[in-house]
Parts: sequence; C-alpha cells; structure tokens
Amino acid sequence: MPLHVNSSGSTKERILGAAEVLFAQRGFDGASLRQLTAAAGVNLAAVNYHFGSKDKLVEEVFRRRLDALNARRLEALAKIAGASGTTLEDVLAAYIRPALELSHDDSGSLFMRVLARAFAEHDDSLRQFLSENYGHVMRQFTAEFARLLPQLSKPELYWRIDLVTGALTHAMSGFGMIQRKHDVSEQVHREQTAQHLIRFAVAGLSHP
Amino acid sequence: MPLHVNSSGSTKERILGAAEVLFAQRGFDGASLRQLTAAAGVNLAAVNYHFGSKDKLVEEVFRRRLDALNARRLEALAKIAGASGTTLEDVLAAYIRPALELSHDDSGSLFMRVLARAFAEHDDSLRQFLSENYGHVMRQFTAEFARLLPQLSKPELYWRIDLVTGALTHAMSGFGMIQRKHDVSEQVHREQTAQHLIRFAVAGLSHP
DNA sequence: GGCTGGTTCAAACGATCGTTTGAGCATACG
DNA sequence: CGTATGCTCAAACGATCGTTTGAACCAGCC
Repeated sequence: MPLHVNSSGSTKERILGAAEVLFAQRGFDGASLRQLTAAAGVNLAAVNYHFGSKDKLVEEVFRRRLDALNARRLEALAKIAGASGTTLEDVLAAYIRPALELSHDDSGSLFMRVLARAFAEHDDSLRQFLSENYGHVMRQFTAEFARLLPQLSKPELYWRIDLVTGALTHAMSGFGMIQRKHDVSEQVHREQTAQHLIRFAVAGLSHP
Repeated sequence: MPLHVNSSGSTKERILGAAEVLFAQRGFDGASLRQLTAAAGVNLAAVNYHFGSKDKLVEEVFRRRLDALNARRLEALAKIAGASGTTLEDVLAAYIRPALELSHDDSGSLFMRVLARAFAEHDDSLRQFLSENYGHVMRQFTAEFARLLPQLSKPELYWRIDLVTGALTHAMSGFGMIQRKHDVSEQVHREQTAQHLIRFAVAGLSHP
C-alpha cells in the first residue's frame, strides 16, 4: 500500500482530502486517524486540534461537499419549479446532474461512494445530521414531483421516489459494472450516464 | 443498550444469529466479537474455535442465507425460463419474492441489510467471495432478461439491470421511509411491496 | 530583544480489538 | 475404571484504536 503524501493546501484541507479518499476506501471505522494523517502528510494530533474529534471530521467531510451539491440542486430546481412547461425530465436533471458532475470531478470523485456508505451504515447520529442539514432539499424536490404526478397517491409517490433514490445512489457510487469505455470522453460518458439515469427514473416514476 | 442473550440452538447457530443482528446494526468492523459473543451467550473464544476467524464467520453468515435464497430464486426461474408465455413480471417475481420472504422472516429480517452493507463496503475479498459463489445466479437471470428484451443492446440491458438492482437493494434493506402500517398484516404488506418493486422494475427495464 | 497566539510535534494515555493459550469439564468408548 | 474427544472457560497476548499532553516552533507585534 503506497503512502501518498498530499502536500498542497492547508493542514485542514489536506486532512479533508485524505479523509474523503480513505473513508470511501475503508469506511468511517475502517480508516484510522494514523493512516489518514500519514496520507495527508500531517501530524496525528492535527485532526483533534482542527476538528475536535473523528466524528466532527466526518461531518465536515459531508458538509464541504453537500453544501455545494445541494445548493446547485436547489438553484437548478428554482429555475423550473412551479412553471407550466416543466417536465419530469427537467426536475430529475436538476437533481442528478449536479451529483454527476461532482462524482466525476477529480477532487470529488469518491464522495458519492462515501455518501453511499453513510446510507448503508444506519448510524443514527449521522442520519440525523444529514436530515437536519439537507432534508429540506428532498422535501422541495418531492413537492415538485407531486405537482407533476398528480395522479399518484402520496404513499405511491413516496414508494417510487424511494426506489429511484436507491437506483441513483447505487449507480453514482460506482457499484455497478458499467465503466467508461476508453474511446469515449469523460464529458460524453457523463452525458450518457445522465441520460440513462433520467430516462430510467422517468419510467419508474410515471408508469401507470 | 440491552444485552440480549439468545439461549436456543447450538453454539454455532447462536453465534450466527447474533452475528447477523450485530453486523446489520454496526457493520462488520463495528461489531466486536465481545459484543457478539455476549449477545449470543457464548464464550469469546467460541468464534475462533468454531469458525477459525472473524472473517470466516462473516462468510458463514452470508453462506447460510444466500445458499437458501439463491436456490429458491433459481428454482423459481427454472419453472419459467425459456418458456414462450413468460413475462418480465414472472422473471422479476422469481428474483424478488424469495428475497422479500427472507427479509420479512423473523430470523432473517436483518440479512438484507447485511447484504446492502456488503455492497457498500467495497471490500475486494468479500466481493470476490460473493461473485465466486453466487455469480451464476445473476448470470442466469440476465440471460432470461436478454431473451425477453431483445430490442435492448447489451450495454443498455446491463445499465438497466444495474439500476434495478440498486433500487431493490435499497428498498429491501429498509433504507427508505416506507414502513408497514399498523392496520395491514405482514402478509398484505409483503404482497404490496412485491407489487411495487416488480411494477417499478418492469417500467425501468422495458421503457422504450 | 521579549512576548503572545496559533500551530505542529513526538510521546504517551487508557481502552478495545482479534486471537491464542492452557486448564477444566462433559460425554462416550475401551 | 481410565482415557480419549469435543467443547467451554477465564485470562492473557500483542496490536491498534481515538484522544490527550506538554514541549517546541514560528510568525507578528510591542
């Protein structure tokens, strides 16, 4: 196992970057502060000095990415929500595309995997943190889905959104077998992925 | 935190039962052998005596459930595969219903959550174990999907199966907000869940 | 220079981890 | 009876964990 030393940015940023990588690879429990600080090229005590504890570091890893991600989602949603010509595709694109761009960004490519781990670990305190800080995002999207799918009962709509969420989390965390081919560019692959996800989600949400 | 002592069955079975519960609750790393053996009401050394190591215990937890689960899936698939009147619904039911029955079984209710954790943890050795022992199941189902969806290209089909898998794993591990209402029986709820999953999967697989 | 506040450092803390040990116990067989 | 055999037990092993400590460093300011 190579010991990668990240030497750019402040100590805090180097810790956050290394934490994202190692949390994605080994999980929150599996990644130790000693591995993490070694990879970041900082002293072991720096984590507790700058973040207070390992748990607070985990929260900061989420906050750094999710603040930007959900802001872009809401920004995209605001442009189309409530309008008369809005389609399901538009709403789904507003939700999916910011996540796809993040997940294909160099520095954030592993974050969706970290997020999927957080879902799989039924850690109550982490779920509460996510719900408190970002629950309003899902609520706004749900409201717009309800407007565009008036024929669905509330339980029926929740069911479908739940299943779509599972599919997207699964896909964006790179669980699947689908890999980018060598002969297509990053940009083209991202667009193909977005099209697949959106068409799939539209079919799953709107079937009779 | 209550310390539950399971006193039925052999030492091996008690360990397996307690391991399933604790692995689902705290993850494979998070659940310690001391918590586990205390919950099972057995001595700490019993795990290494009967299973050799904690990793081997993890494999046995999977083997015990997946052997039965996938046998029932293949049995159900064999009854319909290749026949002329077979529908997508039939194939999906063969895949989903055995898992749903397991996930709502008293003694196996937490196993799907354990399975979802295994997906989220990108542990290579565990993935290799699952692929070696149960990869042929997914291959048989994929072949039948390909037969019933001849209009889809191979990459397109793989994409859709991947997304359906994500949705089902998500739903069956109980991530979502959908809970059984108090006024519907266990059996009715299971049937409703199966119908939701199957209709959703049909729509996701077969949309134009 | 001296001093201060923020930061980094090596070292140690107590706790908990998976695993091993060797004695003790029970049942079955000669 | 004696003695294997399979299993359980308390205790300990070394390793690793998150966290804390107190000294060292290092800018900027008087």
